[in-house]
Amino acid sequence: MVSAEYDEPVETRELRYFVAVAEELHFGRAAQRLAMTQPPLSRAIQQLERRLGVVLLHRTARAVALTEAGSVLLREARLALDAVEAAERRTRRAAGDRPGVVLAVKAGASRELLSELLHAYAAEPGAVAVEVMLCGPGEPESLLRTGRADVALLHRPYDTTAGFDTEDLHTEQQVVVLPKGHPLADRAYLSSAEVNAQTDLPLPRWPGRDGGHPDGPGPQVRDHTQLFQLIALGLACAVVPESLRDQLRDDHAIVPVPDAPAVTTVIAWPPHSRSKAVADLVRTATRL
Amino acid sequence: MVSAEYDEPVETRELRYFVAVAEELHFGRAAQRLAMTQPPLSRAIQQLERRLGVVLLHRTARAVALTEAGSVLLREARLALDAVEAAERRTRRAAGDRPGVVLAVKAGASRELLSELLHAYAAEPGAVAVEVMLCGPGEPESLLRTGRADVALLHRPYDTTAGFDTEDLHTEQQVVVLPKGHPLADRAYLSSAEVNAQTDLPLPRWPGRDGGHPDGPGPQVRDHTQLFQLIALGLACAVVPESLRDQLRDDHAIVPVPDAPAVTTVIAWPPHSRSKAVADLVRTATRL
DNA sequence: ACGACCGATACCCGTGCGGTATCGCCGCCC
DNA sequence: GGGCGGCGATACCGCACGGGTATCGGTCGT
Repeated sequence: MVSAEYDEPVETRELRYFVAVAEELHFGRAAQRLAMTQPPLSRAIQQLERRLGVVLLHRTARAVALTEAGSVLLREARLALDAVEAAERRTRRAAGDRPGVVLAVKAGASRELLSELLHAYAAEPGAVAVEVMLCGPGEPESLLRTGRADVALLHRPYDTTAGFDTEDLHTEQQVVVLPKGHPLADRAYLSSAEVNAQTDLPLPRWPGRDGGHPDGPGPQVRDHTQLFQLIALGLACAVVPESLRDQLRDDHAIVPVPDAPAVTTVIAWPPHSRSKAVADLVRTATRL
Repeated sequence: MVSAEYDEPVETRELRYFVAVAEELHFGRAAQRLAMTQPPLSRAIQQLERRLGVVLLHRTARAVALTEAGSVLLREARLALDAVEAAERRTRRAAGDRPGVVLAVKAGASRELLSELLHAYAAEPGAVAVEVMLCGPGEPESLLRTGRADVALLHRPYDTTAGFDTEDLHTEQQVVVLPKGHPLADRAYLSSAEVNAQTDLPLPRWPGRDGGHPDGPGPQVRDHTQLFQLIALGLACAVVPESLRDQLRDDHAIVPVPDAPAVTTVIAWPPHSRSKAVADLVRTATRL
C-alpha cells in the first residue's frame, strides 16, 4: 500500500535541508554546505514535497527555481528554525548562566542614546550585567529571533520590527553626508530627489539579509566607519540619521534632507520575554 | 569515546516528546499520548538533556517536576512547534487552495462588530471568501500561531496579544449579569469588590490554555450560552463586556461594574503576514 | 515487610538516513 | 552533430538510531 507518511510531522532537519537548497538553488552546493552528499539531500526534499503534497522547487537540468509555495516555505521555515534555535538557547541560558542581558545594536548606531541607556540602567536597583553585542545591519532582528540577544535597538524604517514588541525612543531627521568642498555642500537643504539625481557621487550598497550585496553601481559597504572613509575620499555620499554627525571628521560636510523619511530608534524585545532585566531595561529606556 | 552530540541540532520530535512529558508530568501517560512506550521516551528526554547540557526534569520515584530551565523550554518549545506547524500549513495553503481567509473569533463574542466587518469587507473591491472559525476561549491565539487561521478578533485583557500585530477596534465597559430578581439587580452600579464579595452566586470557571478547568468553587463553563443559562437558573453570575447584552434573555438582569477593566476588541494577525486579504480585512475593520 | 508504582537500564530488531556508483537529461562547444 | 560536462534522479548498500520487550531499582503506602 501507499505510504501513510502524509500526516507525519515535519522535522527540523528537513526544514534545514530545504532552506539550504532554496538559498543555493543548487543541490550540489547545498549538500556541501550541509556537509553531506547530494543524493540523500535530493531524496529528503522529495520526501518533504510528498509529505506536504506540494511542489516546492522547479527543477530543470540546468536550473532550480522556487515555486510560489516554495518561497512561502522558505520564509516560514526560517522563522520556525529561528524559534527552535531560540528554544535551545534560552533553555541553556535559563539553566547555567548567572543573570545578564544581551543587548544587540548595529555597530556605530545610536551611540549617545546607548551610552545614556547603559548608564541609567546600571544605576537602577536590581540591574544585572549588560553585554552589548555590536553587529552589522539587518542582524539584530535575527539575533533576537534566535535567542542570541534578549533585547535590541532597531531603527525604523530601516529595520523591520515585525514580530517584536517595541517602544519608540527617539525620532530624528536624516542628512546627506558629502565630502568637504563638494558643490552641494553649501546648500541649506537638499531633497531626496536631488541626492538621487546627482551622479558624481554614488550611493553605497549595504549587504542584504543573506549577507550578499545587491548589484548595481556604488561601493560595497559594511559599516559606518567604512562608509565615512569612502565619503571623505570623495567616492560616495549617503543619507544617514543626523545623530551620526558626531562620528564625522572635519573632511565631511552635511546637508539636511527634510523629505527623507525620519528615523525612529526603538527598543525591541521578543514578545514572550519574561525577563525582569529586559523589562527594566525597556522601562529605563523609555524614561530617558 | 564520548559522543560529539552536544552541538547537534534539536529535532521537532524531541520537542514534542518533551512537551508531552512536561504537560503530563508522567512518563507513562506521556508515552501513551505519543502512541509509544515509556523506555524510548525516557531515553529521548535524557538525550535532549545531554544535548542541551541542562537538567529539564526533577525525577523522584514518585513524581516528576519541571526545573526552571524545563519550564522555559516548555514555553519556547510550544512556540517553536507552533511555528513549524504554521510553516507546514501556510505552505500547503499557498499551493493548493484558491484564495480565502480564515478569521478566528471566540464563539459568541463581538457579534455585532463581526457582522459589520464581514459586510463591509465583502463590499470591498478584491474581497475574497472569509471563513469564520468559531472557537473557545484562549484558542484564537493558538490558531493564529499555527497557521490554522489568518486573522482573529481578540479581547484584551482576556486574550494575550503578545507576538501578533494588532489594531484596536472598540473599547467597552463591563457589566455583571445576574438572574432576574436578584437582590443586587436593582443597584445602579456595583464595584468588582462587591461582586467578588457576594457569596450566593459563584463566578464560573473557564477552561485554561490546556483545556483543563482550574480548581475552585463555581460551575465549569465552556461558552457564553452555557454561562447565561446557568445564570438564568440562579446558579452563577459573571462579569462580561456589555455588548453581550443582546444575547441575554429577559430572565437576566445587568448592572454596570465601572471599575472592572475595560475590554478592547482588537483585530490581530501574524506579524509576517503578506496576505493582501488580511491587510484589506484589517483596513476595513479599522474604518468601521 | 511486602506490593504497587514509576522511571531507568539492558538488549534486540527493523527502519530510515546517508554513502557510493550510476543513470538520464540537457546545453554547450569544437 | 556528436561528444563532453554539469546536474538532479535512481539503485543499492550498510549502519546507526529509534522503538519494542523484559527487567531492575528505588520509594511510598498500608
